[in-house]
Amino acid sequence: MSQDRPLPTTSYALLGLLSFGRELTGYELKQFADRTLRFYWTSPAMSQIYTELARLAERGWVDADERSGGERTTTHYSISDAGMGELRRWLRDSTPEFMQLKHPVALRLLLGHLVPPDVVRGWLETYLAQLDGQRAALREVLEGIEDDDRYAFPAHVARWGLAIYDEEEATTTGVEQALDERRVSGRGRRRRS
Amino acid sequence: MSQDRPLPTTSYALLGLLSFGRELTGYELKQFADRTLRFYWTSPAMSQIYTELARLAERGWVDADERSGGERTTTHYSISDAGMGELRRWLRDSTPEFMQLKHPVALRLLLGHLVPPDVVRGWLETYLAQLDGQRAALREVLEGIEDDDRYAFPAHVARWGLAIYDEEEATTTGVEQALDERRVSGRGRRRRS
DNA sequence: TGTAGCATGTAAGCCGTTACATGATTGA
DNA sequence: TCAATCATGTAACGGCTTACATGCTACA
Repeated sequence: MSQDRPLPTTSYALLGLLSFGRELTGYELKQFADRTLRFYWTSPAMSQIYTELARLAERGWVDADERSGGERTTTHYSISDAGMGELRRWLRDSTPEFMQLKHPVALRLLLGHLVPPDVVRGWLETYLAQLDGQRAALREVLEGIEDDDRYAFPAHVARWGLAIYDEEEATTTGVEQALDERRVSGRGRRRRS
Repeated sequence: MSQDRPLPTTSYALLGLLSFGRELTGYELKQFADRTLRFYWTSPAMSQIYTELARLAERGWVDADERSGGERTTTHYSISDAGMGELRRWLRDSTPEFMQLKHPVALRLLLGHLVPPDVVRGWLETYLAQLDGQRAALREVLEGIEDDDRYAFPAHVARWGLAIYDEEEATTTGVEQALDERRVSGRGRRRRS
């Protein structure tokens, strides 16, 4: 049954969300992912969620409970015992790759010399604002779970995310300051010290 | 000419590397990306590099210089004036998205309660080791450029990366310690304080 | 009454990877 | 002479997104 090509990490991420025990619709799972996964992985598109759930169901790792509540049919998914086993197996056996960062601002900063300083400053300012928004969202998540020992691990992860945001803010403002100083001091130099 | 579907960020990243002025083969560009892009974006696969270069050449943003050095033909690519213009335009006009993190260790940590503590500790230890390796590589890059004012922006980016690695190390060891303390103190609690 | 949110999917297609294929050059 | 590195590509295909399509429910 079912070819044993290993599933991508995203499948396990979703299975992991279901492992917290609630029965969820695809729609609810997406919301869950938006509040959690998106900070350190990705929150897959809706269409991807449904595809993933179908695949997990096919392997027997989630149970699909179709409910015809009146006219409409909604499907609630819950992790199965086999799914819990598979998740545990994956956690033990797979070796986590190194963190992978896609940092559009850092990428552009690399080429900062090609644009006027104000453009660079604009990137950094926008980034700081985004950072505030993301941090607020993540802090809210943390506040919802940090007193509950059942969510001790998720709380660690949330704090981890906040630490990254703090560092990002510090670094960004640091770069801004360096840029300001550079403007004041001489320009034409080729090598310093 | 050429449909104006905007190119993906990766194309501009490669164009950006070429903007530093050297004439590069696809092979050399890959090495360059491995030393730079990989820390805050991605270093595309070789095949992707060649595909990208072909596409950039098609649009006239890079010039391809085919050299038949004896038997073999190697192609050296350099950014064109049009390419420089397009790169500047992109830097000004595109709005950078928010940083995107794929953090396999954080993802697994979320599910730490499903595996024995030693497995979690293993993830963290391995991560710390990887971190050391990455940091050493990045520091080497920084040391190669930090005295040269032409690379002031790249140096900022490298320092940014190092700041992230420092934060990651601190956070990781912090989680390790929290895990140790948790082991000593009581387990069965549901809510604390 | 109409709009926002709930809920589910299919289709097309891009991005990027791995696998495969080929061959020259250089140094041990 | 053999292996590693230089160098260039093609093919297949997986992952994931956007666009499209559909319809219910609750609320203002």
